[in-house]
Amino acid sequence: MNEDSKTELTIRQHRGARRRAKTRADLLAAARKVFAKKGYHDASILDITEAADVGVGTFYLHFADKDEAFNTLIDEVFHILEEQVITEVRSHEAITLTVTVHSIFRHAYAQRDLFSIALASGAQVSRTIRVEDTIAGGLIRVFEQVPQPEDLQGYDIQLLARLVTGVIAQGIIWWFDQDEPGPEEMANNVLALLAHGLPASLFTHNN
Amino acid sequence: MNEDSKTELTIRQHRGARRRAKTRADLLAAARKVFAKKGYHDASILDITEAADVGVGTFYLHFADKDEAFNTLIDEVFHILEEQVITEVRSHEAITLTVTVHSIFRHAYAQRDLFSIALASGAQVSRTIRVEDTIAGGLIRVFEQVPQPEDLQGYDIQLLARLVTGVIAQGIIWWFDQDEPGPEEMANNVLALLAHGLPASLFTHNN
Amino acid sequence: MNEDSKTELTIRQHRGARRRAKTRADLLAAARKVFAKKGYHDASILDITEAADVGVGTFYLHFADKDEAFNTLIDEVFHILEEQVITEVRSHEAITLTVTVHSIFRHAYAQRDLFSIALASGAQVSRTIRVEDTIAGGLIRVFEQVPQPEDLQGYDIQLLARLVTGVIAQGIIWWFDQDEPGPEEMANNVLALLAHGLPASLFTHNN
Amino acid sequence: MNEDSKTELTIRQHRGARRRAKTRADLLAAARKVFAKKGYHDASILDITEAADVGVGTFYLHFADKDEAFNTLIDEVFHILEEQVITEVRSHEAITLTVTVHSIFRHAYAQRDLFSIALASGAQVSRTIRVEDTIAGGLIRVFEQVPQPEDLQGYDIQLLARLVTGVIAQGIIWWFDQDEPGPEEMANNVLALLAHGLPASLFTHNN
DNA sequence: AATGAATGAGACTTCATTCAT
DNA sequence: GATGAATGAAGTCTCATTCAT
Repeated sequence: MNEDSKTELTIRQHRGARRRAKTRADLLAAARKVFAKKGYHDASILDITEAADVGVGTFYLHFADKDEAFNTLIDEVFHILEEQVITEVRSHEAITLTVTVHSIFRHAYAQRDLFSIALASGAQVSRTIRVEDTIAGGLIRVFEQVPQPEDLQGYDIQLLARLVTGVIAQGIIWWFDQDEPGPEEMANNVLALLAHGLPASLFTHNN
Repeated sequence: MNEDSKTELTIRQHRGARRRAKTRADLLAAARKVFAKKGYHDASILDITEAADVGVGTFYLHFADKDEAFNTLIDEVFHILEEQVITEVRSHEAITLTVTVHSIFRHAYAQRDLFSIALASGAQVSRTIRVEDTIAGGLIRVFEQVPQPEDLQGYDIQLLARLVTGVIAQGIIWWFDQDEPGPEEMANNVLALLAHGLPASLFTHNN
Repeated sequence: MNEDSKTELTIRQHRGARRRAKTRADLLAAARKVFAKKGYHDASILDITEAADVGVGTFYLHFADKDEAFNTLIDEVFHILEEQVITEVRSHEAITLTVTVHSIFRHAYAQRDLFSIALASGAQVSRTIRVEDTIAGGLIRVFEQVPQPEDLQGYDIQLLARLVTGVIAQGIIWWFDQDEPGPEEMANNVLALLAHGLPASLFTHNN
Repeated sequence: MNEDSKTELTIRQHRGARRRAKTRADLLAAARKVFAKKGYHDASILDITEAADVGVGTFYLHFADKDEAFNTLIDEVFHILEEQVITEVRSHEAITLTVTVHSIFRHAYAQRDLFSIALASGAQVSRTIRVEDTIAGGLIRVFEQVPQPEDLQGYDIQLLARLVTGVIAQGIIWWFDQDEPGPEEMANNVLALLAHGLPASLFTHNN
């Protein structure tokens, strides 16, 4: 084998790899569209491959099954969320809930098609790392860096993180049906609730 | 037809009706077990009828399809929840969140198999009144009876109810995997969060 | 057993027998209505028993299965047809096709709901004596009584009877969709065709 | 993509298409056999796919349901019949019933398995263009070209065509059970009846 | 690597028939 | 004799997955 053919081989492999990557990206984009439109269960492989304009068989060259495609999609979006939130939070002097929550909603809003489907279908998909776990995990990290740890004494951190996750998730699910309010206002609503709680009069007698 | 045969007929009908009611109850109990174990989508009619120890066809004598059985189940539990919560809340001098939340968790804990499945599968079932809607609706009623309405000025009541629902739902979903803490402690955790919010230090700089 | 109870028994049996006969008649009337409306295959036992306002099980006290009910219905109508045609034909001086065909159409028109369904579904029902057989049989009897048997020499009587049956059957099927023309005119049309055939010019060149 | 791979692609497509076409043809042949043997209603999809030696699902790759397969079959045969009869009739100097009837029987005999089933099951299949309609339509066209239209005055052409169709159909149904007589003799029998009618003595008194 | 025809397990649903009351 | 709840065989149809090309 001479230099030339080696080079050619490399190029050919590159071409193949590029093409492969392109097909995979097409499939993921199509999957996202289809999942968002039909929900996890009603989306068929055929729906996805048709949307991606590839043959049915091609799907299986890239994903083992529907679960894997879905999880890949979710993971991808989540890694981006994590990275972005981490970057954004680091650019501030301190990791605060305020910054974190704003960052989460900003990102989630941009990707609300996938997020709402992930939150709605999560429990249906066997192997999925539940979306809530990721959010809860991020919150726990914030909680652990609280300047006065004694403030959280008496709280079950795990449970607390979950409950807060519930508020955030519900905010995202809200966008399932409507686009208003936008991410900043949504974050403000959530933060107001989380910071001060509800009016005391809701908890006590009224006479 | 004489009196005797009339009586006999009545008894006969009663017997038939009783048998029918029993079968229906068996089916609902089986459906509940199966849905809780497999989730809505992976539960098949055959799973349910086998668990109920009746023939496949019998299912269709009582329900039009899987959806109807699921909805019946959910509706049933929800009507009981609503009634119970309303009764319990009324027995107190005032409708407060404290009482409401305790009542919800107490009931939901007792029925946690169904509740977690309802919260997890809700979006999958076409006609279902989403569980969250019911909870949010109840909360709105509480909000509207707040003694000082000015306390809630500036809040979007609908959204607020949803966010609070998120906390409560997440508390119930927590029981999907574990039984601890029990309903009273769970309610206390949730109420603490809702009453005072999180420590201020989580929202501010730490220098 | 004394005379009285014997008498009572007889009466009771009579009552039972009468009731039984009534139920059976109800079922047959219902079956006729349902078959006419839905056709043989789409008619279900439940359809019939509901129309007859009896329990499903009752059907099986009177008929072995759907086939038997259908055949009974057909047979009944046919025996009446046969009897009526025979009586009517006998009242004339000679058995002629003219009289026979008129008689058939008159009777078939009165029962056209059943006849059309019998002619349309006949082949679907396994054991059915095909309606056409009955008609053809009647025709053969007429043919055999022809005053100058030599007139029919060279004909395959069986086949001929069948072909003529085809014309008659088609006349009855015509009433499947419409009620016009009535039986007498229909008979005249058929007889015209059978008596003289079609215009010769249809069979020959036209130059 | 270079010339070579284009060619290859073409071949590949051709291969796939050829396989597909073969499977479809197998299915139609099997359907024909099964329908002829069991009748429309008693033929199941499984019967057909087993006869065609393909998987159940394959059936649905080619036909939406049983109806569509049946109609396809009927349509196919009918188009061939129509074309063939038209061609054959045109090759003669004039369109006469003689030629038409011979042509119909010749073709119907060759396809008698399908024809008898089509004539027997026609009314059972929802969307089917009833076979009789096609025959009657053809006859009407012949009638309309009769050289002396006054010959048909006083006839209801529609009804007449139907009645004649009845004769022809009955001739074809005759072959349901037996193969004799062949098409030419059958046509002669039918034409004899249609040309001259039955002996006058059948219609009149015998003294 | 891509294709798409074929596969068949499995889910749903209907309905003739039985049988305890 | 009448009833109707229950049965389950049998049929329809879908769709994830395979594999020859």
